Amino acid sequence: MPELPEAEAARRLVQRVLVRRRIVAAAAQDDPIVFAGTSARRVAAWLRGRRVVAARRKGKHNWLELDRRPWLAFHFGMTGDLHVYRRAEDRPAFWKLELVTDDGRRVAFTDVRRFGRIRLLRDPAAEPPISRLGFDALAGLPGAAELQAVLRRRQAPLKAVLLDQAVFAGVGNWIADEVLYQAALSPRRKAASLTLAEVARLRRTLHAIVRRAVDLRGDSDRFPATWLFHHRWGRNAEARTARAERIVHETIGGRTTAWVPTRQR
DNA sequence: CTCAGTGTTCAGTG
DNA sequence: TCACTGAACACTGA
Repeated sequence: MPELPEAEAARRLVQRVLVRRRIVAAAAQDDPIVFAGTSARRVAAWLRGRRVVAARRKGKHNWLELDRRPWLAFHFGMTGDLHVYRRAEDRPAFWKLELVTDDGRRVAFTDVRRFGRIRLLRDPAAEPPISRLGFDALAGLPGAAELQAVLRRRQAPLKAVLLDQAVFAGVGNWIADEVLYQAALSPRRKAASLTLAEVARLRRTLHAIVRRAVDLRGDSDRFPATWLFHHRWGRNAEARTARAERIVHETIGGRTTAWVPTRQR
């Protein structure tokens, strides 16, 4: 479940369970795709004995500061997740990495589809992929004027630019659609065409949606009933918003986009 | 059997 | 070089 709200929920979980703890054991499942640029063996060996100093996040990326470098960085891809438990026999299916703390907790990274990544990096914030990220959608959005200056250079559809992690770090497919719906902007608009007032509306709406979703710990069942989120799934022609507006599904910016042409201009 | 999917990267094109 | 588009990646479930 990985957009910014889930990544932030994971950061808080790690903050609570791992920070200030020592890792007394680590196991990793061999997987050359998920363990990018390293290996399961090397990661497990490195983590054993380390103390966790801090839990950081930017966009959809998380990393752990350790008492020695390199540090541990991870990304959830499409299906990555974290699990916390106490008993070894509760180790979840599709686990890639499991840490055991000095107070007996176990934390596992799982990933069914293997688009997630686990890396060892000397300085995660200063190295790709994290160094390539743009404004964090929760904590780093600039003012409307600066944002407009960035968007002015982009001829792509607004939907595609919202998904560009080098501009809006942490925005994924449903957040992009939700923002465009609530800000009443068409996903097809060229990003460069937005007026300052429209950029201000986009910015304010994005921030409000991300903050609300983070406050709800990414628990989508509790998202406000007025959100497009509850009605956008499945490309069915009958789909309507809570206000009974017709929802259409089209591929824009290379992704399925749910939007309401009668409302979004 | 086919297709879509809460993500990212890379090759090809202009 | 840059911006943009579409395919590819791996796997599950409808």
